[in-house]
Amino acid sequence: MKAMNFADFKKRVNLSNTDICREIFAGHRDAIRVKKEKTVVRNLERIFDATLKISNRKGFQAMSMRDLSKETELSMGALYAYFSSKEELLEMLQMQRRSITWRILSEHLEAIRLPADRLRAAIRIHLYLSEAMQPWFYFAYMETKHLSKKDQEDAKASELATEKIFIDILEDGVSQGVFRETDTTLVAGAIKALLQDWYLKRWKYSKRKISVDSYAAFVIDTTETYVNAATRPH
Amino acid sequence: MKAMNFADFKKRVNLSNTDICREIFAGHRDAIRVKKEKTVVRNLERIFDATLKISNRKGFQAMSMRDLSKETELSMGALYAYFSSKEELLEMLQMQRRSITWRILSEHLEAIRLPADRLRAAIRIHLYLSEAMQPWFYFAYMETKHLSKKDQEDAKASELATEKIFIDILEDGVSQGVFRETDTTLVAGAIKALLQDWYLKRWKYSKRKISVDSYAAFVIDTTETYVNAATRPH
DNA sequence: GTCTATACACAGATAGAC
DNA sequence: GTCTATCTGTGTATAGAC
Repeated sequence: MKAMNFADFKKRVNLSNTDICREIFAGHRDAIRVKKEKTVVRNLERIFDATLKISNRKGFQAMSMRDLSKETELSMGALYAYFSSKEELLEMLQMQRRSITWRILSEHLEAIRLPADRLRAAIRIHLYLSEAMQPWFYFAYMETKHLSKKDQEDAKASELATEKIFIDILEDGVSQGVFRETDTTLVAGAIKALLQDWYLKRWKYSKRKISVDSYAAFVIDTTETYVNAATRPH
Repeated sequence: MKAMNFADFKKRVNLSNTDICREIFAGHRDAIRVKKEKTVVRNLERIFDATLKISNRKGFQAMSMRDLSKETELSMGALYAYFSSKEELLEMLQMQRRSITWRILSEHLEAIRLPADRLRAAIRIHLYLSEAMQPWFYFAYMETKHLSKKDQEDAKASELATEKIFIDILEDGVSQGVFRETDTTLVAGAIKALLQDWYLKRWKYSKRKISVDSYAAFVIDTTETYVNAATRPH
């Protein structure tokens, strides 16, 4: 089976901002004062684009509602028809990113059985998704501390849940004898760290002209080298 | 040679907050209005401790000068005797962390010649330093975007400079034939990502009761496994 | 050196016209 | 649905007493 690349991924997955906003509208129908879907989707798209753009430059806390109003070309009054407070806007963005991530990962991994295949697929999908939604992932990572205490706990739980996917794959592989015995928790954490580096240090990787496909190949290569290595004698 | 552990590192390096503050005083004698060293050092210590504590919980931008005044038990007026603006306080913290990092890394690597030894030492020192100054490292990472544009460039340059240390070690190793040929830039980036994960996700590693020494061993192990692996046939 | 009191800009949020 | 105008709290920073 030829490995999926980023172009394939984008074709397979619907991740236009319009689709995302339609999904958010469905989930927040009662919280949003405006009722006409077409209007809501158009404006939510502006609002999220602008929020991500401004926040990823100078921070969500430092972005004022007046900044957001100017960038979206909507008045302050209009903005508050879509969320009841700045904090709620933050939660909408965080929540949406989390639920999309979970859905896409589950969908794509469901059909894959062999641990070696699952490991490669999980790395690729996570990486490609974070590439397709880079501003969302960067934002979610950097703005966790501005969430309420409860939502911070949710964010950590979600982080551990995606890490658990990798742990489970690794453990399956070990128990089936296709991977050698390693500290699967540490290995899973290391994979996550490498995946996160891609969207946190985008500036570095673009400057070096490293494509997401070649980075995927690198992460897979390092991981496989480690879990397949012959145990060395002391 | 027995490998240095974290306890050894702490013994070898003077990194009490008092020492750090004395160093800052030396570098900012003219910017600080108060002149008695003992007073300055005592208060700077409070100020930095409090800033790191509050900012690492809710963000530097979200920390008000009134918060800082309460936590340090210094009045607003007194605080402004030590820096001329909130932004300057941020720069002092960033700058200090950078210069300490650079100094410690250089000092400790100077005497080590063999690439394999240098690689292990660079990983250990970086990791141990970030452990000894965890709040500083976390702060520096998370608050880069609140710096002025120029200082943001400096921060990126410094990030690339420490990465260059690893690149150079790896290249030396390759040209001396002790490491196999790899993409040294990617490998160096991966090492950095793993090192950063340690201070960015401290909550995770403490929950799992992973010590800094065992994490050091893990990072060294994965790296060496990769750079020593026999090239696989296609 | 440190304090209290205060200046004044700007934040988030809403009321009510259209 | 969207706007303008405005309320009220809080932000950074400083002046001047002690």
